[in-house]
Amino acid sequence: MAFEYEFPRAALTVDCVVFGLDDEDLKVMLIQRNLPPFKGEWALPGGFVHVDETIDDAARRELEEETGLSNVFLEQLYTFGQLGRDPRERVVSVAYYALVKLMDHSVQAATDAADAAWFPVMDVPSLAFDHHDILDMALNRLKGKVRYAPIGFELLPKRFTLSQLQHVYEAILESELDKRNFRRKVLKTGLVIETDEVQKDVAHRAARLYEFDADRYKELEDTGFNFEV
Amino acid sequence: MAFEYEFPRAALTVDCVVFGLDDEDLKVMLIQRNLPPFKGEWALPGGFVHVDETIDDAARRELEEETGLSNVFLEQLYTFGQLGRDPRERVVSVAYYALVKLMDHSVQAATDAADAAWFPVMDVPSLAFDHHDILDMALNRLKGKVRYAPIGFELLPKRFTLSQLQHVYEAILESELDKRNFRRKVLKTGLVIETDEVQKDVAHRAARLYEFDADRYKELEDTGFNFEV
DNA sequence: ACTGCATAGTGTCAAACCTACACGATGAGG
DNA sequence: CCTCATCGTGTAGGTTTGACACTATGCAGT
Repeated sequence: MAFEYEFPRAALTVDCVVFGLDDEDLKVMLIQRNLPPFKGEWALPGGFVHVDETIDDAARRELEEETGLSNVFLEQLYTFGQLGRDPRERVVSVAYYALVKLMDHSVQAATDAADAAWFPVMDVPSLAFDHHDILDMALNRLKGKVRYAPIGFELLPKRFTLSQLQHVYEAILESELDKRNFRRKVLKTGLVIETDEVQKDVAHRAARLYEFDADRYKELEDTGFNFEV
Repeated sequence: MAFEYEFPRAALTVDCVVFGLDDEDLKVMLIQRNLPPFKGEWALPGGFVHVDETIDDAARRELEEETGLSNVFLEQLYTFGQLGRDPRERVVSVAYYALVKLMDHSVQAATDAADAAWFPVMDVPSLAFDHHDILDMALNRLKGKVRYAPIGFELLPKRFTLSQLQHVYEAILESELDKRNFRRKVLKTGLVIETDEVQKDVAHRAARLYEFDADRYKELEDTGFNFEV
């Protein structure tokens, strides 16, 4: 008997929780399904994993196909394998979460989605499948991870002000932070570089722009260093 | 066309990284495969996910079948989907890690394993498939998680001495901790309860036994509390 | 009974860190 | 030149950390 007939098999999908930040609100991107099941309902972008691609590749491909986003921070979240989570048959889904930079990508709906749009994470519509569970888990992961890994930067453009960075943390952690204490801690990490540029086109005193020092972080990472804020 | 023929499918397995603590050393349980591929080599316990069970159930079932362990702490780790990780065909594996209490389970090899044994994590033999990657990831997860979640207790019997607990942390973190500082921090969490019992059958002054207060931890957990050591 | 041995159990000090808190500086726009 | 919005800065008190060494207990062996 050939190997390929011995194994039980399952349909495998990927789903992506895509976070973005828009006027101080944390948003998540959803697509409106235009195929059954759950036709017309909102859902996380995602789809089936092809047999000749890794699951990471599948997540990137689906994200690009369904929303036009590419080159984003993307990390595996958790694998959801409850029975009955898809009404058609047994489907196991590997969930990912993505962070995209401040609305410099406008989104576009694609083939199997009728529409794609950003929703405030605190006010999402009811979702298809078990996508609410996935979203909850992604939010928790994000809250946890932002405290010890420098991923807040992924939601901002390359150059940003310290106030913008603070708003990222406040949006994710859902709490207000003290400006002076926040700046002190961030600067003490030594991982943000002051540039000689300032904000433009603001109707008040312009803030200095900073950059995240990704190279330096990579060096420190292996030495057990933790980025804590 | 019936639904079940529309989906691409993948063989799905689970693999478990089982940690235990034995005379101050962190150990991992491995089984010796008695079927190809990698027949005769050491591997993580695991196997195929049935179509009518959740992946969590599959992990528990495989663990019990291959090693006789049940009722252990078990948590999903990561899903490995590289192409070619199984020489036979495309197989995606959902990895779990487990923590078992101080050798109160002796292990037994079962049907599709020739043997099961504990190895010091710092000195494992070469492993089948990509199991070395999985083990590395499990170790990193364990190191990270032990610092903010009370999982060290899962490696100890219900009642334990503070020195034993300290050895757990030292084994996982691979570093020595100061006795007085460690005790101060652990007791300050308020999550270990002093019992009126002491060690028995030791050839020196007997240490007081403590218990982890799981109920109290569950209460605090939702309030954003963190167990830090 | 006494001694040796192994481990248990305990306190202090200095340095670092955290939190709370308020105001002058800047620059655009009218 | 005034107003407005936001930028950027320091301090003091309380808390936490990390480094550090000795006495207490109880079994085992003589």
